[in-house]
Amino acid sequence: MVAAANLVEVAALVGDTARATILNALMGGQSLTATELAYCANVSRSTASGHLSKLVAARLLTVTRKRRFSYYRIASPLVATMLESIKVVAAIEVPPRRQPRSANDDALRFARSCYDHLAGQVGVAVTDALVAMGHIVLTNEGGEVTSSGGRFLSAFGADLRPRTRRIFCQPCLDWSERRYHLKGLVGARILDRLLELGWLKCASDSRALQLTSSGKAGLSETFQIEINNEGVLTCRLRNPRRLTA
Amino acid sequence: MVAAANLVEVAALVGDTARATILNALMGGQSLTATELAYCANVSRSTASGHLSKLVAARLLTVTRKRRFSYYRIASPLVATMLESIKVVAAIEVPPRRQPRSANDDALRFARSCYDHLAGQVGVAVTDALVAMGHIVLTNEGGEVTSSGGRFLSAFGADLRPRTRRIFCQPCLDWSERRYHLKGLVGARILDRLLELGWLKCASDSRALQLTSSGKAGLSETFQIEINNEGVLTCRLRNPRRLTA
DNA sequence: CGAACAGTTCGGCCCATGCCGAACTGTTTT
DNA sequence: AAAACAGTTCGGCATGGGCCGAACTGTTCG
Repeated sequence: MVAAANLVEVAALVGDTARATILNALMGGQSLTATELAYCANVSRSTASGHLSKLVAARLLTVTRKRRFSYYRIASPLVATMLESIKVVAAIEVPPRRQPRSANDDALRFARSCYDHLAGQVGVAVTDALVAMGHIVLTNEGGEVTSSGGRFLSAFGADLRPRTRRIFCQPCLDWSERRYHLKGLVGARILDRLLELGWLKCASDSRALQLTSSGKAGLSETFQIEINNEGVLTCRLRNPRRLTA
Repeated sequence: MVAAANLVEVAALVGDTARATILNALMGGQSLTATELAYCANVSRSTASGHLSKLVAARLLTVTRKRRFSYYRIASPLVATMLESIKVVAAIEVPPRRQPRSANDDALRFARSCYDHLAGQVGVAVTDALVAMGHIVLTNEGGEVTSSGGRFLSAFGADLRPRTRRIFCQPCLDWSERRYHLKGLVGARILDRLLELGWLKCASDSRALQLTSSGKAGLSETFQIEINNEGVLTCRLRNPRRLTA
């Protein structure tokens, strides 16, 4: 069966530590060079080069050559969606066994980029806030920006004019929180704006995002989200609808 | 990183021919015994047993023992969703290269069960028809049954009363058609009813579904879908909204 | 009770594939 | 021109893991 064969091929590509680390590193949406990815995956450049050519051949990644560098990136949002859906299953897979946590893990759980939108506790909190304020209607089935939401997000500075025919507003199951955050154009533009405002900053070598002090103030003022000393997020709004899977 | 480790583990489980064949065989939603699955995957019972215990340990499958049989099934709709999302990527992965097609392949492309709902040409056609009749509103973001749709589907015999808190109505990207069909409770109940009416019949050892002669008549009468001699589906309704990814 | 059968565990074989270093091309810098 | 660097290809090594058959437990049936 042709479909099964390709299913195996794609899954096997992801099912290798070095390649998965490479894909994970690119889940931020940026382009990285072969040497950077070799360093991420902790393998030699020759090994990384082999992995990368396989991933490109299978169209999970694309490569663009500029000067003497090869820049690799995720080939399509469908690939990112696939990786996230595997993570969702991977996250339920180990429930009672204690999960060893590292500092980077905690940082990722707090806030991270998920391909091109915001995930983690902050991502879920912002989504909750938008829902609680009536700016977004989110169900298991889909998402919609209300007219007040359109005005609110414009005032916030998120440009929601579609450039490509991409999905506009959709819930995305957050593997660490097991609740929904926003993806699609809306999710991407919100993250763009949060970075533009300097409320969040990219970490150097991780998909984790750091909340700046202006970000703390901004989240509080704009989204009614408070962060206490222990780094726990609370929303001042009543009835933040808690949508879980 | 804990997440990456599990990502690799899950993907590696799927990335083996025998295990993927087993998972694929169970995508129909039924339970199958170890020996049946060994036969499907074309491996010895001992090999299959090993694979099955790994899949159960990783919570991709569950097993229930009855009498002297072990019945295996997909552990969660999340697992089915994951497999479908990998297939979506696998289907784009080999675009221009000619895809060798078998008779079973063609049957799968025509109509098949996708975990618990209807997929393939017939699945997309039924979805198109419901959209064209104004019974369902479907966007990239999500799906909704209109009030006329609720009456129509009740009259059709699909029981839409929720039993569990599962997703109600959602678009699902069809890997063979690269367009949307319906999943969620609505998709599952429509398939249930089509089988109950005898319009579709399960094939013996495949996820393919066979359209019966009463099914042809029924699809024509109820959904305005015609099947010509070459097995091509056409809808008599104008403006069947063609929603593609 | 013994035969047949579902399922599992164990031991051993073997191959696919991930890994590296060396050698190479091509680009940039000094 | 030489050195440094990004990237790739190749050859060879090592090992993880898939495979089977044999032997075992437990269930069903004659």
